[in-house]
Amino acid sequence: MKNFIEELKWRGMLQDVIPGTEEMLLQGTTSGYIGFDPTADSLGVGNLVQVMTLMHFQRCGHKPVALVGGATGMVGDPSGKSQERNLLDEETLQRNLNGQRKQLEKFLDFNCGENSAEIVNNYDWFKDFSFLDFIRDIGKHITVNYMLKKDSVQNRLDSGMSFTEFSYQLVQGYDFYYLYHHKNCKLQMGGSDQWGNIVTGTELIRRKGQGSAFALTTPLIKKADGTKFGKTESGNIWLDRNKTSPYKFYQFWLNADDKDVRSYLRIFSLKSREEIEALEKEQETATDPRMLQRILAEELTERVHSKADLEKSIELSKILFGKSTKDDLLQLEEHELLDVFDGVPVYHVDKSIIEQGINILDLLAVSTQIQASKGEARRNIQGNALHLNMEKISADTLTITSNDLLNGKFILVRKGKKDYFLVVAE
RNA sequence: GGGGUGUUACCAGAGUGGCCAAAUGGGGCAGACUGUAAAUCUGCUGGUUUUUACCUUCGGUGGUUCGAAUCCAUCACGCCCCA
Repeated sequence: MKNFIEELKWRGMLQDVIPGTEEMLLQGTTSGYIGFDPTADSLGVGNLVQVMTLMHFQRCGHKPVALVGGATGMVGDPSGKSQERNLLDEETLQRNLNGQRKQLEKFLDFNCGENSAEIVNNYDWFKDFSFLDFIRDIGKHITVNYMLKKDSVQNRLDSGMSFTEFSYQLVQGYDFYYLYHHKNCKLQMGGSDQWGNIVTGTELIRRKGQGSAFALTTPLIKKADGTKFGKTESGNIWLDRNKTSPYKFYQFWLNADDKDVRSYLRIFSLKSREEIEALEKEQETATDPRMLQRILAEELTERVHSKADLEKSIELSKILFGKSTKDDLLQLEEHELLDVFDGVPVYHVDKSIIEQGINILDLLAVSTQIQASKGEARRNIQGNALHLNMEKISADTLTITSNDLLNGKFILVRKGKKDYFLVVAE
């Protein structure tokens, strides 16, 4: 039995832990769970920390249980929220649950005997639990005084909080109680913001059932520059390929700050301590300044998406950031081109205007909105910022004709170093 | 209710009759450098067939003037002081 707590410690993934947890875990295979809040139809890289916690847990020989919050999602967790939340409608909730469940299934092993993973939905045990029964059987054991002390409640005392959100911790607490008794689940894990909710559960188990349950939390991931982890200027990084393409996902990790990459590697990589420490040492003398980012990006893109997606992302990165030429573009088949530039803004123009020949300024600012005005387009051309099919546009008098079309219908425009636009002539 | 003061471009903030598409700073975009980084340096940052040109823009409306962001009237909004 591998020491799970020890594992979390060296990975920098342990914030709080209830005394005795380590000893309990070392005694044998234990069930532990983490809850996922169905606020979106996909998990983001922020949730990936919890997914990793479950994976490490399973790899230490324990049984991971992922709980999707069909019931808690209907109530709304007030933790970290400064305002009352809007309730999700039934349909959205269902879609979110399904999306998250599908993703969770990718990461855990559901067929490895005793410690096979399991996914549960708390709606299953709440749907037939009447309000009266709940406040009688569960509510009786926890005092309002106790609940009021929680930060998640305190922070909202001035701005207001509905009874619904106030009762959230009790609903989540009951989850733990239920799993403790029905699945022999002795441990709840989660992000440090969940500590309050989690201990309400252990408290309930202690008071109502005289049992002893354990808990631990992982620290919030901090970025060196103080901004929130898991977001870029263009928004959240999702695990769903339709919301964040594998290429963008790969780029997200590749662009991790030097100051952050070591801690990320420890959290998100499944490599052993020895391997990671060796890599960290190697980095100090490596010729590739972003070796660690590359290793991290590769491991995660392959795990979250696939080997093929990873290879495509590397290839695409080379075309977009390497010194590729027009010839490289001409090598690409239509479907490869579309694939490589998947996610790049596309503008459709009528093919006839290209066949007649069109001035570059008109193409950029009139036929498409790649540039806001001809003046801007002209300035950018003078500033060497615009490229057509990987070749610099040197004069604003340039005329575009059918000869400039890739595969007879595409024109690739690049602004600056990394902004691409695809013009499709049909 | 009385008195004062302000409203300028993405934001902050100069400009108080022509030399104003409007100083400066921040932000943004781009170039050089670099590691698809940080820092630094440079250029651009209202529109128009490149322009010592024209058009639109300084809270709204109307006026004075050859000419107004700038002066006058009025309306709207903001801030401050006295009741």
